[in-house]
Amino acid sequence: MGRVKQTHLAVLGALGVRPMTGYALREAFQDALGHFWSESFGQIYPALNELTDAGFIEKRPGDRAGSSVYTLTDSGRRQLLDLLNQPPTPVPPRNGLMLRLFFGHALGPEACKKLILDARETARRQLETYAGIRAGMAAEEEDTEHHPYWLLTVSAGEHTAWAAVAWAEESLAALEKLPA
Amino acid sequence: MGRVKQTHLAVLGALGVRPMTGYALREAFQDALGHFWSESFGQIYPALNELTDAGFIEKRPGDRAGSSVYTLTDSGRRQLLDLLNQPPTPVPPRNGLMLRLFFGHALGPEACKKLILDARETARRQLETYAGIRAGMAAEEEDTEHHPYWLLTVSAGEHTAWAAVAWAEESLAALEKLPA
DNA sequence: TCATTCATGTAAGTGGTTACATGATTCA
DNA sequence: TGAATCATGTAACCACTTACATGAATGA
Repeated sequence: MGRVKQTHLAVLGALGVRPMTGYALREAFQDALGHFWSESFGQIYPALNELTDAGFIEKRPGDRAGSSVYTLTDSGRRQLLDLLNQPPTPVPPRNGLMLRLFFGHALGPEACKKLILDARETARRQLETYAGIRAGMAAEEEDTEHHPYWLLTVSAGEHTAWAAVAWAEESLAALEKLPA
Repeated sequence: MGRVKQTHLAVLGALGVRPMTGYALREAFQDALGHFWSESFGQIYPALNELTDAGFIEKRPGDRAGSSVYTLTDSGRRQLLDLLNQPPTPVPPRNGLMLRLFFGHALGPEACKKLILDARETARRQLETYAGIRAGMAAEEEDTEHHPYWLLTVSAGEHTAWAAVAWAEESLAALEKLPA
């Protein structure tokens, strides 16, 4: 029912930071938001047309032939604020790792250990990329008003990854003690 | 492309624990797996028919008129093991809270604080339900071979929730210090 | 008897991915 | 000149939710 079009929110928000082409929009999602948000071309381009029709963004010719840069209009800025203020729509959880562990008795302890080791490895690699993002933000980027908010999201990712590592250690130890 | 039908895996796994009706299956998902998995009737009933056609489960009349209890067949047990051993399919992330915080400059610090307070409250309530699940498992339920694996998933939920609370505290403090 | 729970299913719609098609521009 | 990148879009498909329709059994 009157569900918020999350893609519209994401696109308006990104264009609020700076005007962009659809292509650049997707790169921005992957780079800056990649660890907690995703959009594909199949979503972005239709959304850009819908938002243009609605008058929330304006399409202007870009540097290259055929490319278009989109900018927020005043009504778009109002719409963005409106969408931002709506409560986040809860996503039904679908955690394939947990599903497999829940059926761990059928899967067997060794396969479970392997799954957990993989999860720990993934979390560790995430911590590295977060460190990279922090370093990048501290160094090259000039201090913007977005800075403190972006750090909040990076910090959330770090906390989650730390928790995953700690859980993995504990769980491996627990499986080790399991009577065969 | 040859994607694993996650619903099939979930249904086979649950029926491997004990034979059930479609209705009971859904309750089991909500109760035991609710915090990391979800299935709706619109998924479960078609899946049950598909799995029956494939010979992975068997349909037998249940206690009530018109009801059916489904049981794993031998080939179903093999199929379950096969699906369990396939790597979890990564879910594209879609975190509405993080999206809003990323655009926190547009949203404003007060609204951000409220979002974080809500997130902390949610995490705290989750911790309570996990404590309840632990208590329930320790007390009424007899010790099954599934027990240690189920604890793994509860523990994962707890770690994640603790991390969310810690992150929320930090983030609230950070927003407090923000120059207006 | 009447509300609630148990039980099975379908239809419509949504939100999303993937693959495909096309072509300009840049740079080695 | 040719590969990689920039750029826009569509079509097909998929998984999933929600709402709807139906009805038996239970229990207050």
